[in-house]
Amino acid sequence: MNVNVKKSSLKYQIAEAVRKEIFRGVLKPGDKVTETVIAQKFEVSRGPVREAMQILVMEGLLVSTTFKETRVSQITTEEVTDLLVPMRVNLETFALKKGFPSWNKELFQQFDDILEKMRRASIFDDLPLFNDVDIQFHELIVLSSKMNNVVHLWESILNRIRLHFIYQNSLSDDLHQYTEDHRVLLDSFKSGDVDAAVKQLEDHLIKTNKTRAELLPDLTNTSQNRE
Amino acid sequence: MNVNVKKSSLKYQIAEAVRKEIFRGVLKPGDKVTETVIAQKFEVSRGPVREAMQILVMEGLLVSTTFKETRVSQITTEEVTDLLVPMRVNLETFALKKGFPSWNKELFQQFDDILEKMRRASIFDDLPLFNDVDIQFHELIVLSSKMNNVVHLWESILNRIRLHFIYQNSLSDDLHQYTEDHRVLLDSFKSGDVDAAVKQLEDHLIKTNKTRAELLPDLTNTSQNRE
DNA sequence: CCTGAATCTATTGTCAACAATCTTATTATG
DNA sequence: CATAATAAGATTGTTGACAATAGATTCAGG
Repeated sequence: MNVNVKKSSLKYQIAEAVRKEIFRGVLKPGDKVTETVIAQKFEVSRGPVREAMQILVMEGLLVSTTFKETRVSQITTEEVTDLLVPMRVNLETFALKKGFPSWNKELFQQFDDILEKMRRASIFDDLPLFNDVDIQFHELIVLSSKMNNVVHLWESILNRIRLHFIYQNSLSDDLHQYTEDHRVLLDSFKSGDVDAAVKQLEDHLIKTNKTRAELLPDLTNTSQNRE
Repeated sequence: MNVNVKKSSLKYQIAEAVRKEIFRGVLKPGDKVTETVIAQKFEVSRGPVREAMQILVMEGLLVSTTFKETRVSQITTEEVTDLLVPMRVNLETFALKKGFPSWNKELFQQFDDILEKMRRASIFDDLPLFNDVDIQFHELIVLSSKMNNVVHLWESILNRIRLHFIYQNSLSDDLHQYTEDHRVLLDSFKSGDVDAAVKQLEDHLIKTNKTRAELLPDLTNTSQNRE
């Protein structure tokens, strides 16, 4: 997932590990995250842990209070549907436009592979896997732009969206339809018409956003603070 | 400017100080930024400096290479006009919609004050000051949303836009016109019609973006690396 | 029993020393 | 002279100890 897992450099490894714990639900919104605890868990000093947590704060996954504590963020439905998703649309369509000219056989093969994984996940009704693959599909678009800033911004935005939707498996109903959507999308990519592809991607993202928004009334407080 | 300048906590103070050096042009795109140097300059240890620099990396102002160096970012014109500005539009219109209902006499007074400062800056043809005031105007919109995440995202996006435009005083030509644009914008705010206000803000931002884009052909390498 | 001051505890903030890594300069070798 | 091994220098990465702060607890005085 993350571009930043360079060799060595504990901060990136730790950031990634904590991210995973958040997305696996080990750490829930509102939960306290303590430097010392993380440091002991990974058997490192607090230095790299602090830097990792700073990264996650900037990504919007953690909220920290000076001299007090830091907790996993609570993202509101409103923020996701009204702000984060529109920004995501901007980012992905921009990346698509930039990357499209350089797309080749290999890349389309990767798309095909992802789609196949998605199909399988939908058959087995494996929601966590399906979500992962879904993200891989869109990540591939973003990566193809080869613009680091775009990738970073996208990750930051998507992390928040993801954190929010983990606690509402809103598209579990119709994984098949959702897979089909991606197949149509991929077909339009293969057509070679950039504008059509961009339009299709935009529609796809907006449609998903709408579907989800309709499904959830307003579940703000997803979890309680546990100590 | 920054919301995070809480009492104490060196990392925020240092981040802000370095930010200022970047925006004042003391540190130019491509310039090397060394932990030890910053630490000595502010007479602190490297710990807080590292964390401050991590913040700036996440904000897109610095780029760091593991075990090697970190430098001030080079932002491309394309990135600004095609990506960052559209994202800015999203953020500000969203903030406007959220904040608008709570706008009161005091807030409008603040807008008036800012506009007056802007008018004066335009008369004295003080471009740095004008830019500052311009930012204050838009920041006020964003702050009025009272949503921290929105504020943070906006700052991060705007910092990059700002870094790019520092080295091309593209709107120096017509500060008066630009001031007038803001007056019109403020008037539409005062009308009380949210949708009209949003539309006006959108047009304003897009217009500025277009004007600027036309003025600059493609000046990518703004400065050289100095050691 | 209440209230506020003093104390204790958990946690984050800061520091200075040491380790690891990359780059560049130097030297040995054919 | 070219080139590969090696050493030196600059810079970032990591660590453990100590300081500062906020919140909870205890306890004295009314």
